[in-house]
Amino acid sequence: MTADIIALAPASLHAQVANRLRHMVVEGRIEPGAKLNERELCGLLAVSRTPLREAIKMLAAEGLVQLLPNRGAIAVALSAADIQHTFEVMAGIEGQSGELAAQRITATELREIKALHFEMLAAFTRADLPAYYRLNAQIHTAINSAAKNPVLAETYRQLNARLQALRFRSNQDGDKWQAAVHEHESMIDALERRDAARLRQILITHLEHKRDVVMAQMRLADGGLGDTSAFGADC
Amino acid sequence: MTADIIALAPASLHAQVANRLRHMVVEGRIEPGAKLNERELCGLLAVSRTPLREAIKMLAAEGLVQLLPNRGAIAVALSAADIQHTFEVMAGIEGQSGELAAQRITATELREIKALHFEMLAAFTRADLPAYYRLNAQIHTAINSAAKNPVLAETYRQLNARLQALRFRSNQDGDKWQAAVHEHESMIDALERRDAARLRQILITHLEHKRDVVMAQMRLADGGLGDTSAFGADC
DNA sequence: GATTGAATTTTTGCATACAAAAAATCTGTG
DNA sequence: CACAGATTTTTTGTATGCAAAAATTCAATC
Repeated sequence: MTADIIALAPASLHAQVANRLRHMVVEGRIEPGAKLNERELCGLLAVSRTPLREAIKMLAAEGLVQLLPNRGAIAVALSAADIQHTFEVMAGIEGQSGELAAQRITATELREIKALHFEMLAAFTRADLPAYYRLNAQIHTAINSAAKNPVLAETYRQLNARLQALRFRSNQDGDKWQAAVHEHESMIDALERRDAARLRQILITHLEHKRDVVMAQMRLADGGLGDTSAFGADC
Repeated sequence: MTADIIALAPASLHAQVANRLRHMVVEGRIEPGAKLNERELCGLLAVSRTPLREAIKMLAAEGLVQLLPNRGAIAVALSAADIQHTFEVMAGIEGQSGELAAQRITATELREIKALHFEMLAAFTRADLPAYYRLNAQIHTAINSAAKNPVLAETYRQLNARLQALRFRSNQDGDKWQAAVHEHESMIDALERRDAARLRQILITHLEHKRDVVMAQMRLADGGLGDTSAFGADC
């Protein structure tokens, strides 16, 4: 995600491992609920157990993996309730992010978001789902960035990572997809008018719809994800 | 904070160390910006470096310490901008928390909050600052708890820990203190009426005032805390 | 054939050992 | 006396080793 800003300080091994592991969990290369075998990962990442374990502890603090005492760690597997709760918080965060972005966005930032929006329309028109999701994520990140609050952005990133780890990005309903694109048009409009209250409301609604889609897909996929809370206790 | 719920699973060493270290940073026993010397902490906590380092990595992911490559870790030292940003996010979180709490609070929970409020009034009347702060924190945590969203509560806890680590809790202005108590009375009132929108607004305003107090104290204390961003990079 | 229990293997958790980097000390020179 | 450079010491980062816990395998019994 964040490239090395300072090339002078080569990231420590544990930091590199944390980044790679994080990607593996978020991108679904390690499936939700799957066990993180230390020996296996050591071989795969070509490091010893010490930095690997340190990285796992960091992901645990981020809520991306769950530590099971004397039984290692598993990739986060959110229950239905966890997902609802996470979306509820995300709605608040994104709403605030939009509110602030509408107040603080620069002309340059707005132009870039509009460009991304057109690229996303292209992906939508081609029904190119991977490209659509990538651009969608970029737009939301850009709005966050325009809010000019790194703490808010980091909080967003952390919650979003957990939701992305669900990997519920495939085939959504056509109408819902169309509606989501429409909501995005309203976002651009609200940003252009610097209408903070409206953008806030659009983003909250947008996230509620996304939650509904995810919950529906979860019910379809099965109820097999279990209902163990993979998050909540303070480590 | 959280006592052992399951006595059967004795917390791993790294988890215990993380808890103790977290308290030390939040309670100010390790001052903001102070270095975390591994050898020293190993002696103090009577553990080897492995679990200690794992605990430090967890606190880093929580944003309570900052990792300096090849130079260990220091307790978080927020810049003025960091504090502003954190308060901005906290306002959103607390506002939402209040909004949800007003909708979801039970009669029992409300009674307990009212009781805590009276205890706080007692502490205020006695000008017993430590007791006041403890009860104040308890009330805010109780509101959070009444919102019935563990993800929101955890997000609150994590951000609040960073602010508490500032240790700006001493001697606030008398008028401001009185005003804060007043705001608390309004909170109770809004909760009783289940007025979500109003509680939300009260909490946001409350936090803005708190921010002003903290920023004023920071300016008084000196500008010596430096302006290094102790948070923001990923990991 | 299923099931329970013991032995084995694997895996995790923690401590220690070693190497590299940073900090501190010492020394010599201007 | 200040200061730059070299040397020592300390500290961090990573790898490895050992013990305890969990998982697995295997065998014996019902």
